[in-house]
Amino acid sequence: MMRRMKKEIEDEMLDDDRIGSEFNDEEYDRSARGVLLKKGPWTSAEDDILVNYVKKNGEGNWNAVQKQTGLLRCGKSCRLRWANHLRPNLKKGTFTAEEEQLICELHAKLGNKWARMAAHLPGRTDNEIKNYWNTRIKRRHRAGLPLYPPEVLQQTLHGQSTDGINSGNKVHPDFLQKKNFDIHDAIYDCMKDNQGMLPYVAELPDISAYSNMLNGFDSSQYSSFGQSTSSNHKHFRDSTIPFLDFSCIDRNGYYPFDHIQDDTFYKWTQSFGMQSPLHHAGPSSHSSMCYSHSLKNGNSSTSKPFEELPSIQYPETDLGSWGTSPPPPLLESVDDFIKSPTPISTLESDCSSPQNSGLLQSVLYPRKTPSSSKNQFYGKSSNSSTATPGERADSSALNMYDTEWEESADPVSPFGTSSILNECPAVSANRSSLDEQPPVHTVNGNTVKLEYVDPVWTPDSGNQITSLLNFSRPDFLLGSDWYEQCSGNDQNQSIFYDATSMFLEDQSATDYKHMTAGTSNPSQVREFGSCAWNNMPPVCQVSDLG
DNA sequence: AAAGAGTGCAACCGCCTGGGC
DNA sequence: TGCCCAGGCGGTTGCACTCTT
Repeated sequence: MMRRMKKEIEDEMLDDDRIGSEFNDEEYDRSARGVLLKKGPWTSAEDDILVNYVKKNGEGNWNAVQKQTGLLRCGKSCRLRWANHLRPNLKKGTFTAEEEQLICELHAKLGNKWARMAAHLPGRTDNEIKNYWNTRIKRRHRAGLPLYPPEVLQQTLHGQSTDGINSGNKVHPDFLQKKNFDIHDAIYDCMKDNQGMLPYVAELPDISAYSNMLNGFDSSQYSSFGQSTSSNHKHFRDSTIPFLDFSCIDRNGYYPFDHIQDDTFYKWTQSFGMQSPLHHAGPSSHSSMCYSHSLKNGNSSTSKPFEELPSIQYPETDLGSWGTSPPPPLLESVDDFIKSPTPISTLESDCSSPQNSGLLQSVLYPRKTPSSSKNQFYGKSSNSSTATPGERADSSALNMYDTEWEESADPVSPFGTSSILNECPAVSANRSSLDEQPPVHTVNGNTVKLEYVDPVWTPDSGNQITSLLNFSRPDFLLGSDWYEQCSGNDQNQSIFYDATSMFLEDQSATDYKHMTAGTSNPSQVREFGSCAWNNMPPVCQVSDLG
């Protein structure tokens, strides 16, 4: 390549006068032993030194390279250079169609396990695959295409593979773009951890629900979550995730977002560089959102009480204080999720993918909203629990999002039109998406309530384990008491799946039917839901069922 | 032709793990 | 048991190159 040619020419020029010349501080680092080590691009002379060393001594003991050859490179750098560029049998050039297909499959199964993927691609390095994948993400995103081709989806979800790679019919959450929503990582890790203990976990089928939820929501680099480095990856895991109090949803499925309280959501959004619009509400806009998730029977005893912070605590002037964070598409999408109380029957999805994403899809994918909704928030307030179908009054707080985010749609706003997700076609193909429908309606006279639970979880809280569910899981209901109650008869089961399908798309619900088909014992399913997933900090809780 | 944006890739960085002591 | 070190891995960055306006 031209760049390489140019580089090599420069290398030769540099090599001659490098030794003995002054060390540029920017190009050299002093090692722990006080040795100056070079950084930056490798020269051909350095390559030669390294190749000769490996020929003579074999791979490994990379730190010895510097000692034995005088090569001013750290061991890590040597290993990387060798592995990625110098070792024999390296295949260079663009990936073939077969390789691309294989990478898709591997990624669907393994996630961002580049080294493991590279093991299946002779001559390719993990770095190469990683770069390819990131590039692919960009391209697919730009093109508005789903990250995974349909055939890969099919193959992966059904445990098929063109290369014989079969991960036991399991799909790594990375398949669901885990880095975009790191909780899946924790979920999967949790499940993995429990596979030995819980035989039915080992039989866990495809997490297609997740895939459907997140399909098309790609690139860690192009979402607010995805911006996360490994550090904020952890941060997310450690974060308390506020969820919506669906007990506030009326029987028509409308969410009165006039119940927002405490600063949890604020903090949460802040943790992603977001500005919680909830705290921009003026004094008149009572907010008392419950970050809880429970099946409510009128007794929300398990709900953690919140202290409402004065709205003035987060003045509207903060609206512009997005800092330097990139646009937070999630929140933007949450906006759509939240602000869309329109009855689903009236909505036509503008999503094109056959893989509807359900809850998270709707959360993660924004849907264009008429600007007419602007400023609705300040004109509307609470008491939306009495909202009737067709009303948007129940979206008072939602419209607050609407308003503020639309107001933010200026060049400096993270929610401006430059948001990359604005360009991304939503992928919801059916109407179960939560941006079109509040996620829970009443079931057996109960409504589902998201309930905040203390993120500090200890084994001592075992009594609560069975009620601790991760709402982010599409199948969280399986772990609830409610499932046990619902599973008693076909009608209840149907209701159960109906409710579940509100969080999932149809296929996902079907998957979960299949999953639970072999686990007919409600207590087992319940245990599955409650134990296998609760090694992670609980995010929500399901309270008693009426 | 020039400037800015976009793209792709090599290399670096930080974290984790396992082995040796 | 704890510390140190080497190696491995995944995420991120920097920069040369290409494309677009």
